[in-house]
Amino acid sequence: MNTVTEGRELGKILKRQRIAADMTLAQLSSRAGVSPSHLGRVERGQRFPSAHILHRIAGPLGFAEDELFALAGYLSRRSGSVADRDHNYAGSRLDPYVANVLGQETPEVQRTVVGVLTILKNIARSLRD
Amino acid sequence: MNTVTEGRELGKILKRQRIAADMTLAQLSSRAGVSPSHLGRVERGQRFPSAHILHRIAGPLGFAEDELFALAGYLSRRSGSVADRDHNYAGSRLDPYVANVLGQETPEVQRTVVGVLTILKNIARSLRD
DNA sequence: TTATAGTTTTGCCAAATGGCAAATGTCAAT
DNA sequence: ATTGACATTTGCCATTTGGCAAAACTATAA
Repeated sequence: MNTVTEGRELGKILKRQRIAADMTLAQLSSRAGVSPSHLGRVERGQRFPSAHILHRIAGPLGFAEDELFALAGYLSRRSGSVADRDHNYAGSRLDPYVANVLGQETPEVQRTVVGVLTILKNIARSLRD
Repeated sequence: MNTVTEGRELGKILKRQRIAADMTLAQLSSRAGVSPSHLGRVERGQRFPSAHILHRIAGPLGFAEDELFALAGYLSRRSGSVADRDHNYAGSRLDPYVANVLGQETPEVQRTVVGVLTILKNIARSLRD
C-alpha cells in the first residue's frame, strides 16, 4: 500500500500549488466542485483523494490531466508523455520488424497469433506452479 | 457523472478483456491482488473500482497503464486503446489489440511469435500442394 | 444419478471517503 | 479590546469501497 508519507507529500504539493495560484480553499472548492473541508483534510494528509477528486482539482490547480495520478502513485511518471505519442502504438514497445510482418496478415490471423501466444503462456504458467 | 463510460460499460469492457485473456476471476485476483468477489461485482457494475483497483488490474488485463483511467472517465481518451479496437483501426494495418498484447512481451518473445507464424504458414502452404 | 472440483455470486462487515454545519483561527479596522 | 469578515479545521454521519467466508451455480467424472 501507499505509505502515509506519500499521502502527506501529495497534500503538501497540492497546498503549495494552491498557494502559488493564490487561491483559498473556498475558491478552489467552488472551482473544482469539492467541499473545502475535504480539500483541507487532503492537503494535510488526513484523507487520501479519490481519482474523482484528483480529476476535479487538476485543472483549477494548473496540473496536467494525468500529473496528479502520477503523483498519487496510480500512474508511473513516464506514461502519457508526448514523446512516445508519435509512435503509433503508445503504451507498448512493439518491435518494428514484428509490427511490419504481422501488419501484413489479416486481422483474423493477427488475433489467432495472439491466441496462440496466450495458450503458450498459460501452459508455461501451469508448469511453473 | 460521466457520460463517456459509466459504471456498467466499464465492467463489461473489463469482463470482455478478462475472458479474451482466458482468465478466471480467481486468476486475475491473484495476479492483481484484488479479491475475486470484488472483481466480480465490478464487472457486473455493482461496484465502481477505485483508482487503486484500476491500477492493479490494468497490467494483468493487458491495458496500458492509463487506459483504464480514461475509460473510467478520469482521463481524456487516447488513440489506439484496446477498448476501441473494434471501431478504430481505419488507417493502420496492425490491430491495436494485437499491438498492445504483443508490445508487452520482450522483443525476443515477439520475434519468436513471428517465427511460429512463419512455420505455420509454411505448413499450410505445403498442405495445399 | 451422485460426488467432486472449480467458478461465480451473495451476506455481512470494517475501513475509508467526502459533504454539511458548527467551531476555531486569523487579522484588519474601529 | 471588540467587532466583523474570511479562512481553516473539526465533529458527525451517509455512502461507498473492498475483503472474507459461505452459498449457489456449473460442469465433469464416477
